[in-house]
Order: sequence, then structure tokens, then C-alpha cells
Amino acid sequence: MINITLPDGSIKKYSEVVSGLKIAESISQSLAKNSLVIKINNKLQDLSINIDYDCSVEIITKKSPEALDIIRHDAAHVMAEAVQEIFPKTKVAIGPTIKDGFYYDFDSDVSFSPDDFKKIEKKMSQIIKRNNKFVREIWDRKKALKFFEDKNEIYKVEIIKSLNEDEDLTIYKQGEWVDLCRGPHSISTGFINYSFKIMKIAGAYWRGNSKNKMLQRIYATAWIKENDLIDYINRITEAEKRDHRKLGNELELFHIQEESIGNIFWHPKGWTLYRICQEYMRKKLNQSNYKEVRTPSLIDKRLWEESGHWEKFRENMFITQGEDEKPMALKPMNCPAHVQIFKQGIKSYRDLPYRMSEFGSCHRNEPSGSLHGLMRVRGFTQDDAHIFCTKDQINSETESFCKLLTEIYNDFGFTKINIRFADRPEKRAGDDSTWDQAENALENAIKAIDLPYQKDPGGGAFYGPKLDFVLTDTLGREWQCGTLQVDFVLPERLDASYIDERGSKVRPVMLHRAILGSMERFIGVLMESTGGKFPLWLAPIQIMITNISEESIEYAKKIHEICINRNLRAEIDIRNEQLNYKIREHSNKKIPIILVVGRNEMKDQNVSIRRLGSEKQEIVTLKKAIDEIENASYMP
RNA sequence: GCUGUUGUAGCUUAGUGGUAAAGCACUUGCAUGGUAAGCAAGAGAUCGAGGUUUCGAUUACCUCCAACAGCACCA
Repeated sequence: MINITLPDGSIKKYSEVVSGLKIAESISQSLAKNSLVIKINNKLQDLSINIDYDCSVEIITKKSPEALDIIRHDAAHVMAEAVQEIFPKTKVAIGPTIKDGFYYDFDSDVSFSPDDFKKIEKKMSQIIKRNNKFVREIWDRKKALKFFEDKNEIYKVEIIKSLNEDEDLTIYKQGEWVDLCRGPHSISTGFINYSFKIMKIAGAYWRGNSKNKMLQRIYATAWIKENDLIDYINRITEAEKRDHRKLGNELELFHIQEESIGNIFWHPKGWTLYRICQEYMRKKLNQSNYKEVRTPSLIDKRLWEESGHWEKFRENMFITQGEDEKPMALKPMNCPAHVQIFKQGIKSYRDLPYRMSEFGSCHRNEPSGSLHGLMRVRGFTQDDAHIFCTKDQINSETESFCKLLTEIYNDFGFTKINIRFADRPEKRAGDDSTWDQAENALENAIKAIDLPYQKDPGGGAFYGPKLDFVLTDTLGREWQCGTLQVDFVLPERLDASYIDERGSKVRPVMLHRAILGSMERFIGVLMESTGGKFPLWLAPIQIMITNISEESIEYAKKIHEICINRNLRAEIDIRNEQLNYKIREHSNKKIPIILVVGRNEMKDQNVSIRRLGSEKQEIVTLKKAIDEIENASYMP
């Protein structure tokens, strides 16, 4: 007797070996029809696998959360077969599922183009119609190696060779087509009638190593219902409209041009936004006992040699010459300069923690292919600060930093923050007990304020562990913004010290930390998260005052003047245009408040308020309107 | 940096082996308009840069530059 425990706790008994499909069938026909795979003792397996022991199972159907992953994996195999049928000399590499879809990497002499997508999709549909069973087989290493070597599938051969010698190799066949794959897969290529679409093609290095050959990666997506596919495509189309580069142009915030790639030309409105963010940060940092400084951009090579940047970071530095051909570099970071300030005069333990902040203008020669609007630039300003403290202070400083960061992110409307905790890498400076202390301090601090975080084992810098705070853009791409890095090395290299309670010279620890990260990147993310509809306190233009006809021009001007005197960012539109035209234009520019005045408003000293996103008009007295707007526009 | 795609007026796009089209924006008239595009006229582009083929290249080919997607990189 085989006892199979179902998710509801009930036990089904079978007198002989039973497959997942049979279990499903014995429960109901409709379940069997909608089943994809089976979870046996919490591990996903093929439905065809025979069970001859007691276990608990869960049938994974179309409706299960795991379903998408399964069909996408199926679809990846189908796509690979399709590509090899159309381009027979193509070699296959790997084809995993990813968020919202899957990809497969190919090596082919022909380069695939978007024109081939339709062909491949058509072929995929044919393969799905053939409805070949996914047949799972276990091969020994020799057989597998021989098979793939004979087929000249060099990538599969390399994968097999990299696997443990005693590991079983699973092979999946669909008709004639064979792939090395862990599985699981559903019953057959056409078992589930899912919807799919090839999205894009791009290069990708074999095994993610830039020294290896670049393969062609075809990205695609698959969904169980056609409507989900349509929704997904719509979601992407909508997201693209929120692209900060597009908005930057439409809202006249900034531009970039060939003569200074990776650097931003901030326009008046964009610079207003930038300045407000900066003023807000200044206020918050001031409240948190940071002292702001300003250090040079161009610094002699000598300091970079002492700090270690010349050796480790030179590739990314812009190097120029000073007098007598003396090499100088544009600073890529502010830390060495801050240490110079710390070192002026003698510091006492009473001065610690010493929090030194700077809106530090940095330049890094980033690889051309990595540049991306405001998100990845070559010239940027960090809301940087270095906290010089004792080892014992790492914990409390981290905790208050995390609190401050969360508060600030919330003010900007970011409530979901991904935190990565990166601990000691293999190559590192400093002894293990120091690392223990630093890692514990960081981890305890995030735990103390109850923030969820992911671990990034070995991802720390050579000089210390770190916390990274990651935000995502409208397409879900991740951008590291805030960071907190513990550093034992730089104070040593640059000989920073303080005098402790007993009068001896001691090295401080340095915490490198940024909240927004780079002003540019953060504003880019902010633009995408708001879609350009900035909250009132951030909007470059808060109020547009517009008249209806000539007779109300003077009244409009008077209101404009009042707004300006109240420090509201107001503009006036008294162009000789129709009201509809002006409303449309200012709405498209995403100005939060339009004040409309005509004959009636003028007569009663009222204004008509129209808020972005609403077609309602609110007629209130001028005084009340301005008071209300002023109250709503304060910086948090 | 690597692979692929793209590059036409300020913006968005059409198009062609014989120096180019449209909408919006802009300028000028007319219209004096009550909450998302009033009417008309005008001006505006050596088609990313350089080269090759050609009688002739914005169009084909090559090189470069930049942008976009992805990969790699992000101390």
C-alpha cells in the first residue's frame, strides 16, 4: 500500500506504483486536465514520475503560483527546438525562466533579427501543435557526453563536464529534440494552451563571462491566458511612457548631448527639482548632526595612490594634468578628501562620531554601454557622508542611518525598499574578529529596526561589509541608491586617528554612506515612480495661473505676484489662446494646480482651482486658495 | 567594453538611387474664447560624421560617433 497525503491532509491509498497524473485523475478529470507537474515532498517533479513510497503531494495546476514558471520552461524548450529547426547549425546553451518570461542562449553564425521573430513564433506554434510528450530520461555521463559531442553541442558538453561526476543527468526529449535539463516539465508541448511572444534579442556572454564568446539571447514571455499576455504587453507599453528620459524631454527637465555623454544638462525646471531635493536633504542631514563640507574635484595623483584608488580604480578615473605635467584626477569618490579634513587638527574620542557630509560632485569613466539616462552617468553628485567612529559605534550609527533613510524614502513615496546585506568576500583586508564585529553590527541594526533584507554572501567590499538600498525603475530594473559601507582600511592608509580616553592614538572606523546615492539616479527613479506627476512640494512649477480673456489679465498678474511673494513656484499664462488649449497644455506638462480666472472670479475675488488628474473645478476665495496651497506645499 | 538594432526640422514620425513629407511646437494675421487641441498663412532639415561605389547617395557599402536593448562592469 502506498499512502499519498494530499494538501488537505486526507490520505489516498494506492495498491501499486502510481504516477502524478494517475493521482490527479483519481481525484477528478478536470484536475488532471489542468495539471502541470506535481510537488512530491515539497519538490517539483514531472507528473509522469512513478511514486512507490509514502509521501505528501500537491498537484500543481494552471492556477498554482508555480504554473507560470513551468510553462515558461516548457516554452523555452519549444523555442530552442524551433530555432534549431529554422537555423540548423545553431548550438544551444542555456534557457532558464526569468521574471515575466524566459530566454534561451544560442550560438549561430547567422545573427537573428527581429524579422525572424515571426518565423520562430510560427514554428513554435507548430511544435506545440505536434504535442510531443516531454519524455524524461536519466542518462549516464558517458552517454550524455557522447550524444552531445556527436551533435557538436559544445555548450551542453561543457555544462556536463562542469557537473559532479556522480550526478545523474536528466534529459528531456520532445519528439526528436533532446535537451539536457533538470526539469520538471509538463506532460507535452501542447498540453497547456498558453500564449507566448518573442520580445527581444540581445547579446550575452557564455557563462556570464566577458572573456567568453558572446551568444545570442532571445527573450520571450509566456502566459497561461491570452489576456495575461495582453495585459503584460500593455503594462510594458505604459511603463515605457514613464521612462525618465522621455519625461525629462517632455517636461523640459534635462538633456544629454554627444559633446558630453554621461553628463547632464539640467534645464531650469529640472534644476529646480534637483535643488529642492538637495535642500530637503540638507535639512534632514542638518537635523541628524551632519556637518556639510566641500572638497576639490581635481586632486593630485599622490593622494589617489595613497588611498589605493590609483591602483584599484584607475580605469574608471578621468585623469588630467596640472602644472609641470603633474597627473591629477577628477575625484570619483569623496572619501580621501574627507579624510584630509578629518586629519586637520587633532581629534578626540569626544568628537566621535564625526559625521561629515558633502554633495560631492564625482566623475567616473563608466563603460559606454552601461550609460543610461540619469541612472548611470559619468558626472554625478552624491549625497555623500563619512562617519568617523569607533567600532562600538558602528551599530548605533547604522541603526540611526537606516531610520533616517527609511524616513527620507517614505517622504519621496518609496515604501518598498530592497536591502542587500553583503558580507565578507574571499579577498579582504582586516582580521576576522573585526569583520565579525562589523557584520554583526550591520545585521543587528537592520534587524533592530525590523527591515526585511536579502543576503549577498561574499558581496562586500574588500575593506568592509555593506548594506545596499535598491530601488527599481518603471520596468523593474534595479538601481542601487542608498548604501552604507564599513571601512577599516582607508583610515589606516591615509593615517587618520583620534585620541582615546587613555590618551593613545587610535584608528577610527569609517562608514561611507549615501541615502539618495547619486542625485541624478535618485531623481531619475523618482521621475519614473511618479510618472512626472510630482507631489506639490517637489513640482518644479506648482501653480499655473491663467486668464480666460483679456479683461482678467490684471487680476491674473496680481495673483501671480501674491504667489511669488509667498514663495510658491507659480507661473502665469496670459497668452492669447483659448482656455481649452491652455488647460490641455498645462495638464500635459503635469502642473499640479491650474488657477483659472475670468470675469466672474475677478468680480468676487475668487479663483477656480483645477487639480492635476481631476476635471473638477473648485471656486474658492483667492485668500483661501493661496493659504490652502501654501499649507499643502511645505517640504516634509 | 561586447552583441544586435536605430540615427530624417525643436519633438514624434513618413519616404526615395535624381538634395525630402506630415502632425505638434515656433512666427504672423484673424478669432476674445469658461476648463484637455479655434481658423489661416509663414518660416524651419546640406536626412548623425567621414569615406567608398555611382553620371548622381539621405537612400547601397565601409569606418567612426551617439542613442536604445541586453550582457559584462558598478571600487
